[in-house]
Amino acid sequence: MPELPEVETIKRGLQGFCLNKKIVRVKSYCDKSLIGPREIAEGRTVEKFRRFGKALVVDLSEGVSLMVHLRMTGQLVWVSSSEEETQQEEPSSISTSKNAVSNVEIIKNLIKNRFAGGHPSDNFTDKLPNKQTRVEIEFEGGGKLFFNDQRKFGFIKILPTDEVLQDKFIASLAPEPWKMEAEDFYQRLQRHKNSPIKAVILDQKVICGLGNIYADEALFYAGILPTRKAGEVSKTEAKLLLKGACEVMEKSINSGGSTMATYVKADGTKGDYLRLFAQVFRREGEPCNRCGTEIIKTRVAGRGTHICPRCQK
DNA sequence: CTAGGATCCTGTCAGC
DNA sequence: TGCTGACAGGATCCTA
Repeated sequence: MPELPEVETIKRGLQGFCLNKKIVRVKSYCDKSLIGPREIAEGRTVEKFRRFGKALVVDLSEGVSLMVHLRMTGQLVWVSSSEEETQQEEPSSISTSKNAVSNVEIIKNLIKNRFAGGHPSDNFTDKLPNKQTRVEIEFEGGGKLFFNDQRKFGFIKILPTDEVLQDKFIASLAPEPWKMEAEDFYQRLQRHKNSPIKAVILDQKVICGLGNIYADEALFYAGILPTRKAGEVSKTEAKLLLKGACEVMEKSINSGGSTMATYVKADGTKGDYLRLFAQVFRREGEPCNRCGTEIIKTRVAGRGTHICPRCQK
């Protein structure tokens, strides 16, 4: 799920909460979610955050690093120590009007003491750890960082800092769109000329950062049908597509991660930033904002795909 | 090397 | 109600 803008938003948010804090304990609830020896992270201090595409790297003191990949359903939730003293009630019935007011207060308090990012779900306001908690990192002073992941595709890997760049995923990543020349991008597309353009731009070795949302949004921006063969995308179109990738992701980062969470509105119901942002993603059946034609959902490269059949050629 | 499909895992939802 | 299959904001592995 979480694509580059969400990971960037998490990076920025977590920096504010746990930079210079000391890890006292790393607890694993699921063997496959925590890779590497947890002991070498305990007692180390958080010194720096780095992001490589959709991967987040937390550098600790004495040459140890954590590499986090959220994959489809991962999320990171920081819970500050002040919440632990006050957190008692669970906001379980926010949809019932009777309790709406008090529950809004509870949720507001929770949010004040939390920072959450990644796959949006109720876990953001749930009591933690919960059933989906895979790793729990406790800091000196009581703050905690929870790694939750429904499908267990994501992971936290503990490794020496000097081995981060040799990690297979990180080593093979292509540049981010804003660091790539249009000509280079075009040449990369040509290397996969018989694949649908959408499949190619989802390949992190071709261009990094895009996932299913921003791929659809960038293709809409450039007016390109996702089913087109990459080899048949012209230089001009490639340039526009690269620009679209930059625009949609930058816009998302600047608004705090368009897909960050469901947020709680004043009436206790939930809103979704994605809906304010997306032109096509999950808008099937709704009119295109540009031409009014109905957005349709199809399947391309094994992924749900949203297009405006009129704006995209 | 590329291309396409299966696969990892849990949860939810539509359809019967 | 219970069952079944499809699908899900990702990436890798296997096969041809």
